[in-house]
Amino acid sequence: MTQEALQRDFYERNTKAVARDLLGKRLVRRLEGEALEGIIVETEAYYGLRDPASRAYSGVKEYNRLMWGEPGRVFIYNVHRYWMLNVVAHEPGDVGAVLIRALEPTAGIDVMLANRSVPETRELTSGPGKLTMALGIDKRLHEADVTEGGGRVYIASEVREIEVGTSHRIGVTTDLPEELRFYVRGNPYLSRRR
DNA sequence: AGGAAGATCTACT
DNA sequence: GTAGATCTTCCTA
Repeated sequence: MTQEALQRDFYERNTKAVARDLLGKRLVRRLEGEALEGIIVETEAYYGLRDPASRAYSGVKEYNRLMWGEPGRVFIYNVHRYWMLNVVAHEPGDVGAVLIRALEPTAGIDVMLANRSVPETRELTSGPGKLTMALGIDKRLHEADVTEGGGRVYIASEVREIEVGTSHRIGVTTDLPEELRFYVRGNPYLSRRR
């Protein structure tokens, strides 16, 4: 079993490349001594001032300043009544973050079921708001470092054969011309099938 | 201080 | 497929 967390240099690359490469990796959330885990199966890349759909589009604010900061940090923000889990990722001097949109649960499923009011494992983490609820993730994890294995959240490498699909980002009002959503083809835990 | 927007989810038809 | 719930943050006054 690969226990080591992906290191800083993994996140210090073009946001789009990091979003694609996070597919198939294992997200680990430590909560009250228990490890809740899932394979990342859907992500989206968000840039800075050139991306109208990005939280960084209108400039630095207190809540979004981490998008300018150190890659590998957790960036949390709110939509409706849900928390969105992002990992800061960009080349040196750039701005950007990757939204984790869906997971395939692999450990701690009983706890996840208790955190959600749905009976279907399929519905547990198949959306950005759903997965933060299932994993007990909220604003308190803002700024956490995912490169620290054994921390409250980290991401570990994993050996898994996957086929990557792309599409436009979901739910954004003004998208960029390029496709910035990445997903594992055929995976049952996606927020959308394609 | 108040209103509006939003990278959503659930339930219902 | 569509409506409504609901909460954090921002913008204007």
